[in-house]
Amino acid sequence: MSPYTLRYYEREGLIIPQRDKNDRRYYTKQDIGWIGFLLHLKGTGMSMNEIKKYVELRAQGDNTISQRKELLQQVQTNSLSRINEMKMHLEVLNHKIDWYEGKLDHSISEEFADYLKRFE
Amino acid sequence: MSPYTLRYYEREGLIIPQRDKNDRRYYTKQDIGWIGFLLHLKGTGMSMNEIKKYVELRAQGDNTISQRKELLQQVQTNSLSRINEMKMHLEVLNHKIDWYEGKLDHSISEEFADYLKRFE
DNA sequence: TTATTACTTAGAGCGTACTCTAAGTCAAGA
DNA sequence: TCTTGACTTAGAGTACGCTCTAAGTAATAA
Repeated sequence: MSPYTLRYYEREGLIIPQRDKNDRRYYTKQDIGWIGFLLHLKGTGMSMNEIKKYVELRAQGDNTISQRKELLQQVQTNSLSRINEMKMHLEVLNHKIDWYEGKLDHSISEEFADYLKRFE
Repeated sequence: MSPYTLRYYEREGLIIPQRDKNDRRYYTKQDIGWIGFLLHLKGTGMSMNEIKKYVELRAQGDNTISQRKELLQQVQTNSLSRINEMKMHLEVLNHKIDWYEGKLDHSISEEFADYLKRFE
């Protein structure tokens, strides 16, 4: 993670690092843990806006826990769908690669265009 | 897929639709099949630049087949890595959701911060 | 014949998530 | 004391993938 990204996240209100007596930033273990968690959220495909929403809810305290949970569950559902979509698209890619193998082997192979029709 | 996107792909050289006598576009079954395949490529996470590269190779004929196959294999590898990454990030999300369940149940639960340390 | 409608083009604009620049401050080493 | 270097800020710029606008043309309906 670049310092640029760190500043950007800070500007967006996702992180609030500590400051020393000279007003310079330092990151506590908690700060770093929190940033790590943000990266996990990002990694699931959560957008900046969703993360901001989550951070706002968090700032409002314990009575937003169920909302936060719902938000994360939504993200979880979306993420799983995206994974499944990618897997489906990968299957076509796999088939195309196999088809290239066939072409390279000069063996008989179903026309790829015909195969593709199965996905329409 | 919006007509805007279709024009965009055309400008980028990914598709070359047919034209009628009045110079208006029409898409043959092959065109549509090709667009469908492009969407599968996109769906695996392939970037416009990678797709353009692929299209260029394709335009050069059969002696680029092994290069095209290698390109797709690279995309396949990247896509699988991304899926696995997402799964890992999802595990953390799942745990956080479970932790919220715990909080909501007022039952004892490991501090999430402690759990997160396991990923550092 | 005129008006409407559906297309055409080039090019500008947008949303997202960064990434970088420029100008300034300030503590520490030579 | 000077200078170096590491930080600070606000704001501009970039890459990607679209998305939209404006101005023009041309076939069809009234």
